[in-house]
This record gives sequence, structure tokens and C-alpha cells, in this order.
Amino acid sequence: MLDICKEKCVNEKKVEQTIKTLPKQEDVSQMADIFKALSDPSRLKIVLALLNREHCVCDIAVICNQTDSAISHQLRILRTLKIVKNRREGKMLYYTIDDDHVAALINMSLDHVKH
Amino acid sequence: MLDICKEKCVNEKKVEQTIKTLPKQEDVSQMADIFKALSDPSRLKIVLALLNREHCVCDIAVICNQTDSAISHQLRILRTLKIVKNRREGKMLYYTIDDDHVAALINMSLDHVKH
DNA sequence: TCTTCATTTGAATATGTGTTCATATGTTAA
DNA sequence: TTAACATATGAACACATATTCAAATGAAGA
Repeated sequence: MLDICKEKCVNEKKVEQTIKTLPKQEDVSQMADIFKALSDPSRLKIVLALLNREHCVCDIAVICNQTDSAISHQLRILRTLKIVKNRREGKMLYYTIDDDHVAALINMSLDHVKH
Repeated sequence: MLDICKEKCVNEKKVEQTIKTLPKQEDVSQMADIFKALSDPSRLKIVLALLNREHCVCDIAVICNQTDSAISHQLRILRTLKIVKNRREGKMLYYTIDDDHVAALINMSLDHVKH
């Protein structure tokens, strides 16, 4: 399995030891998914807005200076990842954050930006 | 500026109040950059590996089951974002994490995955 | 019912991104 | 200098993704 390594510069012990510490590939993928959700500035801004309070789609559109449609597309992605949820009130849908860890993640990245 | 809103469903007060809470656009972009760096499973795996200990490029390649070249490309991105740094030892370059917040971010997302 | 309006959806397009392959650096030892 | 090797780089490709536009839902009121 690691035979090839012997002909290369690989330090097998270090490699094996680190491999043991890695989360399952499936967990790695899920972690990446969360980060990906927050990796687009438009989507991040939506989340930041909803972190302040609930908003309907067209309010978010104004806040983010984007089309209702564009916002709706992004909200669907966030909904699929269970980062946001919505409640209907008449014609309008009010969105809120549906994930406790998101706020913590974002605050941490804000810290990072502010050195 | 917000005149258009009066003809639409927008709640100006809520919108204005939320806009005040938003970080500067530049900060939002920088936050998104960090998340983007961790949003690719291959790149995330590299960071996870380096979180355990320093490794040279070809060790990382074995750990991640990828080409030296692919790893090198990803490391450049992580280097540019100052998430990793390297030190030379002979022919080899040993990479380590160069960012205190990254570990915290990752642990938080691990929590998230594990509910 | 019909109209209006908020939101969603789908297709199209333009732009971004990860990997591969071939080639270039730069270091060590002969 | 040369050869061998670890890593980096650039171009090319295939694939993902955000936004736009047009059209479809679905709710409320006339």
C-alpha cells in the first residue's frame, strides 16, 4: 500500500501518524460544504444580514444590492445546507439563521480580518 | 436612494438598521476569502494534515492521495492567503500552519459536522 | 374568478477553479 | 559541471458556480 513511498522522499511514519488524525473523508466533505456556503461574498453578506435579524427576500435584495432572483437562488443553497430557514407571512417569506455554529464561525473570521 | 423601496415590499427601517451592522465590503470579501480557502475538500485536507504537524510537499501528496503538482498548486493558494508557511531543509520544503484562527475555525466546523 | 405581487424556478451564459501534463527552478551530491 | 531529485510554474482542459432573464408558483384582495 505504501510501498511506492520507499522509492520516494516520503517519511512513512509521519505520514501514517497524520493520516490517523484526519477526520473521515465524508466529514471533511461536510466541513468543506459549510465553508463553501460562506465562501461567496454575496452569500456571506446574506448570512451576515440574517445574523442581525430576520428579513424577507426583497429586503435582503435591497441590503445586498442584488436582484430578488439572485437572492432567492442563494437562499436555496443556504436552505439546502440548513444554514437558513423561512416562515411565511402572507405573500412574504421571512428568512432566519438556522444554525448555531454559523455565528461562531463568522465571528471568528471577523477576528481574523481584524488581526 | 431608497425611494424605489416605497413602491415595493421593503421595510426601510429594518433594512437600514441591518445595513448599519454589516462589516465593510472589504472585510466581507476578506472573510469570504478565508472560507473559500477551506471550501475545497483537497485544500481542507491539506490544512487538516498540517494542523497535526509539519510535512513536506510529497508527504502531503501521499496523505491526500494526490499529485505533488496538485498539492503544490494548492499550497501556493494557502501561502498567498498566509494560511501556511514553509521552511527549507535541503531539497525539501516543510509546510506548517501560519494562522492561529484557522485551527479554531476548523474545530468549530468539526463540531458542526458532529452535531 | 381575475389581478397583483413576493418569491421561486429553469435555462443560458460568463466567469472561476482544480487537476493534469510538460517544463522550469533550485538544491545536493558526485 | 553533471545528474538526480523535490518543488514550483504555466497553459490547457473540464467542470463548477453566480447572475441574468423569462416564466411559473402561490398567496391575498377585488
